[in-house]
Amino acid sequence: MLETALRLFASQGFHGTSIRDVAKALELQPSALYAHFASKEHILAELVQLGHEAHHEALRKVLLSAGTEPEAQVRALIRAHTVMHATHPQLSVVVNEESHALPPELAAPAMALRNQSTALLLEVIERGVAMGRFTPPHAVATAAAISAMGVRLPYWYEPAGTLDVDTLADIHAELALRMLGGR
Amino acid sequence: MLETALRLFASQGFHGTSIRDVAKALELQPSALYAHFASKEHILAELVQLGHEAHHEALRKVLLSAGTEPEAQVRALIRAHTVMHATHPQLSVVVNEESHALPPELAAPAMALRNQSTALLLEVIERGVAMGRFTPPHAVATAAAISAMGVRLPYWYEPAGTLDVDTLADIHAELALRMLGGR
DNA sequence: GTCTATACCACGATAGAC
DNA sequence: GTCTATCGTGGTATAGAC
Repeated sequence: MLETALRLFASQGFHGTSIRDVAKALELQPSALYAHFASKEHILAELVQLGHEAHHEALRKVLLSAGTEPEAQVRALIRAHTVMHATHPQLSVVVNEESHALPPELAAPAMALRNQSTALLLEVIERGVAMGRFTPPHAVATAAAISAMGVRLPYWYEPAGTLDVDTLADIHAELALRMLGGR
Repeated sequence: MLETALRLFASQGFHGTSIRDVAKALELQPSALYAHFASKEHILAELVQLGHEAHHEALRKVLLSAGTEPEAQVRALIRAHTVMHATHPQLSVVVNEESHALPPELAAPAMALRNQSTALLLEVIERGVAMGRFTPPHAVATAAAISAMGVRLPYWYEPAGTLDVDTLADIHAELALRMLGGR
């Protein structure tokens, strides 16, 4: 049911999807949904939270086994970031486009996770700069540019095409290191 | 009036903004809007079209005075792309997030322009590759990554902060050339 | 947990006077 | 080109039976 809502929110947007749409896709009556969620906003909040948790967990996990070299850490983070967005494009789209439809109190936990994920990359970059391994023109703008590669994936990348996810992740890691002036 | 609709569409989304919202912001009655536009969708279509035209025109114009060197051409395209997104963040957001709320026939002209703009960058890159000046890991993915830097700007960049638009444009041009392996 | 039925409201859009 | 008034529809959500 979260999956159904996700599919609809991703293709028509949160405000463009009605409770009736979700119910119809599930072959239920609209009222049946309220046994599972307090409101339409709570469905979105759940999706946004799950998306941020999965993303943050993935980044945290790969960083643990990435060793201490800044280059390897960047490569691990960017590979995970890219794989996440390439394999869960609908969740990525909803998280990035519809989060702002939530009232602040429902979005707050997810926003906190987002800030932590952003900080994870920035800290690795700044450590690399301090070690003299990276020479980005601007740490914050470069971190944003690196992150943007993944976030924009759902808008052009076709997993069924000639470029498989693993190769794409390598390409993004390579591009990130080039931006940083690493290696 | 387009400006008012743009402001509301950017902050609440197309489906999240009602005709009544727009009318109230203009201190008009809802019915008064229909003297100017046939429907709510036509307001969005106009904004989407204007946004794509301004973007495409900007790219075309700078390319004319960028000379024949691929590096200079990339620099010119990326600078224009970045300046556009940094100085018109609301238009960029609406164009990129709400275009899909339009029926295909209303969105078609803008989509055609978008494809042309995408092709502009890709052609410069592929020419640079053919000349042996660029060595991107993957031309299409690298073009997408370069474009993504600009598209994501409205979500983090604050023109009022310490980083001015002109410096940012230079940073993005530098990052693009690094990704391409140019110079 | 799902149903039928419905309350109540906001939606986009139109009619017709001025 | 803006107004008042309103039409018809579809929105979120609830009540209460099973």
